[in-house]
Amino acid sequence: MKITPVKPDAAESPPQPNALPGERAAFSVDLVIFTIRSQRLQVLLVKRADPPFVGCWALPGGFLDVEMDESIESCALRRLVEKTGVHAPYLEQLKTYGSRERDPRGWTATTVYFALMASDPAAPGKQREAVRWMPVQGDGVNCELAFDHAGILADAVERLRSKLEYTHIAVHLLPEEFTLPELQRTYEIILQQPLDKSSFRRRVTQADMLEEVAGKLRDGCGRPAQVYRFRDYDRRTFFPRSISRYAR
Amino acid sequence: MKITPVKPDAAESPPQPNALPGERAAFSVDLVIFTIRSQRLQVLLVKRADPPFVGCWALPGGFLDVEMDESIESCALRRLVEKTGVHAPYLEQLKTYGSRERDPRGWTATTVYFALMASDPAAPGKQREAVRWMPVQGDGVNCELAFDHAGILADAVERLRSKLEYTHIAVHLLPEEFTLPELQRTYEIILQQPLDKSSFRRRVTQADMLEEVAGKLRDGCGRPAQVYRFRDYDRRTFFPRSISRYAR
DNA sequence: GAAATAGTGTCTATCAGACATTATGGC
DNA sequence: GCCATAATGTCTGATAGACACTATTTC
Repeated sequence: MKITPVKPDAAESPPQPNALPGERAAFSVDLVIFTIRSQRLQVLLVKRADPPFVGCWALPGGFLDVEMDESIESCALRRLVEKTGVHAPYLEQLKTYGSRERDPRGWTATTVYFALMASDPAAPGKQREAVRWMPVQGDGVNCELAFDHAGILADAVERLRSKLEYTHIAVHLLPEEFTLPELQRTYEIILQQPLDKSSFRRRVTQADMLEEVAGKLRDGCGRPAQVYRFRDYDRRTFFPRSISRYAR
Repeated sequence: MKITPVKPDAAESPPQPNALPGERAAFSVDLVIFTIRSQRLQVLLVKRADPPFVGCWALPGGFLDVEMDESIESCALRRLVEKTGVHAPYLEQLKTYGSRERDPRGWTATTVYFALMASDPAAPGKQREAVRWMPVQGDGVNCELAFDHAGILADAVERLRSKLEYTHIAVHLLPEEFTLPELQRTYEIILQQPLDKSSFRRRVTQADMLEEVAGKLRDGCGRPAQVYRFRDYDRRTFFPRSISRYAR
């Protein structure tokens, strides 16, 4: 590890009020990638191969490449594909964390995105890096995380839970086709709480975001369930009447 | 304006996978500061004195100073005090915008915070800079803004409106003591929609976040209104039952 | 038919919106 | 008394939660 303080040529840049600043923080993008595997909410982690925090698990991510990356979001997308090989159906900016202390090498800032994807049996990456899915317990994982990643993960879990209550994002944790009981189980796993079947179905169908698929899917036993597909995979939709302005 | 590409000593830093990156984006913090003035939602803008966008109005902010600023948030607080002289009661990170195109000088990223404050009759700043409150119309202002600030402002207005529906943040737009009709008018101004008095009061009082102040405040005419104070100015509180998990 | 799961019907307490009514000040 | 505004009371339609019931499959 080497600290490379980056300074402009001091002689050529006297304090100009609106010039780009000389000494700059290092800027990275990290990802919190969620999926449902084995009836658990899991998050993708990478084992660090270099200092600092060698051998420690961390959120996948990396420094912005000003040559390659057009924008923060495209950097996040690039990293996502690098790690998972998947264009995850849902990617949302979570928050930016930056301070002098969070990385021993110096001032860094990281913009964190969180992504949702269906569990891919093809496991994460065939890469040189050690990558694994780690089950989420409470609001974190059962191992030490590098940097401030434990806090970041906790924020992401909280955001995921709270967004479940007023959006449809959970569908992005399932394959394109799924049944209502599967969707309900997804909610229950994340919220860690059983839900009433009738209320859940009413809520989902009233939102009018799913469309039936002709075929049926059979589970282990019992009556087969209707298969659904998310109507508009891109549109950001909200449950009705979760908040209603009380108009006059 | 001068472009100062910042590169590490190429001879000394061969591609190290986890070293801090050489060429870095410039990183800044911008603020969307809201208040209510003259029965309007207004936002604080600064007239740019230097290129790019000389003479154009822009959101206040500036580059991170890695010497001075401990963290992004402390940088935001510093800038806020610089511009307003006020420790605004509410400061929240909005989003981070970064791309190669948003600033003609090169790759920049900016983390934007939005702040709420009571209208201060002492006007904004006695500074050399031209600073003014600009009324918000729809989701923007009636003038050109520098960089991508118009889009940022629109995002901030949207966030403010949507947060009104399930939090109490509007109280931070009023002085410490206020009446319920004043609070309701604040909501109506921001949501651009009349609200029912009875429903509004029920909502506010049920949330149990206000406490009465002994005295009364008289308005222009009519019956004087009870004065209230926000119970816990720091606690982040939510309206009850705006979303209820349907527990079993 | 029994077991298991999917899916529907119905009842009820609660609540948001609507609106009427009362209260309290200035003039 | 009249006006203006604050504050409260009441009614009603809608709905979330609860739970009973029906439907459809495997064994």
